Amino acid sequence: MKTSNLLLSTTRETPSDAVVISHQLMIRAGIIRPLAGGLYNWLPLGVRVLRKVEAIIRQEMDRAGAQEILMPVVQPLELWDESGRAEDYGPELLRFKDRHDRDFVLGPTHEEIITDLVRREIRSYKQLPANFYQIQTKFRDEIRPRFGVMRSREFIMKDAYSFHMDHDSLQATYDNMYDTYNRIFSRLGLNFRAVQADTGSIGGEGSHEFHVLADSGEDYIAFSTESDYAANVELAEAVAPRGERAAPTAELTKVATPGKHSIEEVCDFLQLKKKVVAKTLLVKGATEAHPVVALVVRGDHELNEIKAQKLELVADPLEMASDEAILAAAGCNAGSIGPVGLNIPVIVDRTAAVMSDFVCGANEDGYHFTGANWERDAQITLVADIRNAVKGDPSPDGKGKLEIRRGIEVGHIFQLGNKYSAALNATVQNENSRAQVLEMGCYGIGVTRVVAAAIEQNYDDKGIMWPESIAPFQVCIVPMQMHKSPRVAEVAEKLYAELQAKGVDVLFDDRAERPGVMFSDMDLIGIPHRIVIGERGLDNGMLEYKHRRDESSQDVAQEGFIDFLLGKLSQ
RNA sequence: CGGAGUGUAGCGCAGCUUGGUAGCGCACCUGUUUUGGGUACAGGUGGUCGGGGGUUCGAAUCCCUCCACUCCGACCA
Repeated sequence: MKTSNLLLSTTRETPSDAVVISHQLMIRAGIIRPLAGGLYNWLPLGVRVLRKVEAIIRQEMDRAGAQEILMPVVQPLELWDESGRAEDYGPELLRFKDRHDRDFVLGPTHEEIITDLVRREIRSYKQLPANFYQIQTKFRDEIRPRFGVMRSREFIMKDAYSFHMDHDSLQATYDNMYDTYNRIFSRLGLNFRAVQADTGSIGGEGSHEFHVLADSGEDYIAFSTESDYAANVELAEAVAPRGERAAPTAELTKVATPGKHSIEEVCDFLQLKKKVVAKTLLVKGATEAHPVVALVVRGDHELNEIKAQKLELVADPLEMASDEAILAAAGCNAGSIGPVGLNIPVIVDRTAAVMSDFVCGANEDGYHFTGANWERDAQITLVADIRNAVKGDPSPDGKGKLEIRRGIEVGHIFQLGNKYSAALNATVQNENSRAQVLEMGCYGIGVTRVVAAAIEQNYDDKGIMWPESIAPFQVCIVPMQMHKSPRVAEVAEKLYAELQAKGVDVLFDDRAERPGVMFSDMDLIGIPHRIVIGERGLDNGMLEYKHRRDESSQDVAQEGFIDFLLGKLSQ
């Protein structure tokens, strides 16, 4: 490709509304252009990257024995009614009617469609197991699209669905996909981790997320410093502290804390550390008998909503109690609540349960207690793991401590079980000629998100530094003053033709631009290997080579240059 | 959905307080210049000032209303 034939729409200025680096660089490098909220045009350079990502995914999925199919973006609402998800999915599911007034949706995912297809096509257990995948556009009407293509409304996803007669077969395919995903993300050149994940509303037994590690990630991941343990913080167990609770040494004392509500304010006011305070939150209960439930965590910890809403007494989804309900249950406003004398169930985090002589709200506006102690002053209904794991917690597998880092979720594999197959009655005949509901797994990769994630991990102040495997071009040729030097032009054209003949993906910058403009553009769009051709070098029979990540360039003899470059490419 | 903010040339912005012929930088076009890291000079193209309504002799500017977008939060996979 020659730049004269490429829509190379680079800009010097950063768009003001792009807050993450990948979004900024994708706009500046001419990879994407915004169309409307959460919708983007992909320019030629961007499509080249997308196609490379897709090619790697296809190769590995095919190698793993999956079969590629293609399902429609537009789906009949009927199937979503049948699975029950039309209601569950809510406004994120974009609905519309066709000219015959029939209801349709834009597919945010394809479980219903594939299950419908399989129930029609697959009759016998002999046809199983089977794993079908597609690389396709999805639409989710996100409340708040942001970060460019990292959280857009329309995006490209590789989604795969497997079907099985029993759980062992599902487990085998799941394990196969786990390995396949590791291969895919390794080949994409990403620094990633597979982590145990919550199965969310889809349910099912096993689930792993694949996260690209980046500070701009929206998820928090807990790792063991000494083992392979890794889990989404949503899921990571905060293990019970060792040792018994210390015996009380202080008297329960009421102190005035006028106008101090947050843990921070109270601690500043009383000159305390947050870890000696018990934080009490009132949430809606799951039962009529207990419409409000108290949750207690240590002052320096955060409530984990996912863990809390799994408890029997707690409403799912978790919802904070209203101001009126708080006043009725505790006799004060939020900010002065504490477990002492509370007449509702009190669920205490494992760590908070071993506190002694702690500080808490006095259930009276403007007052707190010091020297509070469990059992003596406040009763515990249940001790449970209801907080987020934090840095330094012991790893749940008993090896090492937890480290917390941020990640971008680029892949997710699930064991779905029979949730969809049962709802849609997807059955086949088993060996006993009986209809049997299928076991399912599903496996997703956010293709467009991978592109953004790759940039989040690979950039410098000049622009993108693509991993070799997904760069829009492997090599760029930058001739100096080609339009005035027939010699430079001739060498450049010849090299271009030779590299193309060797199957190298090469971009030839044949614009009549100043060298500085060319260098800046090539750095910005992140081509890994750069060849500069100029009179100066040719006088000595030299070409100039530089890798995007190299500090400086090196002169390489024209003689044998192609072999030198091919050697670099195969590294 | 709650809070905040912004809509003026393709992009980034000024002008609005105090109403009086639409501006700057980048980009783009022409010419000259320069030629190994976004060169310089000169000239030029391009705008329903988000839409509608109102006040006024006169509205980008003041008022009303609608729309769109962005940021923070909540919500949600």
